Amino acid sequence: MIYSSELIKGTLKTIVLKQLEGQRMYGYEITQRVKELTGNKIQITEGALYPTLHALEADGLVTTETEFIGKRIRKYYSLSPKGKTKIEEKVSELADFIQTMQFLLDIKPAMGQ
Amino acid sequence: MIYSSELIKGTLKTIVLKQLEGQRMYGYEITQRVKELTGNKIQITEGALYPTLHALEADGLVTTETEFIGKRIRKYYSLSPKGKTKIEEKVSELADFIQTMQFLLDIKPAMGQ
DNA sequence: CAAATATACATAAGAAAATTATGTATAAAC
DNA sequence: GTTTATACATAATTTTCTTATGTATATTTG
Repeated sequence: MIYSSELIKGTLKTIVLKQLEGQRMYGYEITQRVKELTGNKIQITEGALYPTLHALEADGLVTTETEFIGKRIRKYYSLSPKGKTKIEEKVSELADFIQTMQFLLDIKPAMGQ
Repeated sequence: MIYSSELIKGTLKTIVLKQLEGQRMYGYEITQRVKELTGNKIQITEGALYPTLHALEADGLVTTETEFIGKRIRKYYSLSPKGKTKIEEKVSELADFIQTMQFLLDIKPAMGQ
């Protein structure tokens, strides 16, 4: 099962930023990692990913370093200090939103993992 | 605090359908109810609401009855059988998505309410 | 070793879904 | 009588994603 695309809308930036927490990553790596972590339920397409990364960079939330692996280019993204602050905001807003939705839709939160 | 609009995208139809579970409601009533239930955190604008309701009707998920209260029109929306099935799908997909996001973003689910 | 698949970036056209603005009109409150 | 609330609706614009396309290297597989 893959989530309907409309569900993922609005959370993509948060997902991407969160992946960069702790270590730099390159675009393709992010898509693979998210796919793996979610058991294929979230598959970020390139058409969605790259514009998002570019927007994050334009907003000063991430910085980039380009490297060559053999002849192939690889662009690493790292969180900026501004980006670190932004993650916290985004994640806590989403956590709040999730609680609201669970209440509104009568969803019982899964008990302790 | 009001949630950033991008967060609500993708959940609006589900929210609206869920409100209709149990009783018919009219558009304005839905916005007020959701606002009240969420402590003003979710404010559905008319520009978002009416196109959504019309789309739900076009998809056969809701049926309508128009009534006059004095001279003022009021359009009640009710769930169709197809709509009832759709809610279950939508809500369970969202419940699943929430769990995935909690894991991906390292959000601790709130323990029993 | 040729073909298919995976890796890795990017952009452009189009679609979907909301925001913002605008319009109409009645009812209630101040 | 003016403002606010109720109640519908649509159009222009913006945002954001999908789908399609493009380029290129590296690896796997038959």
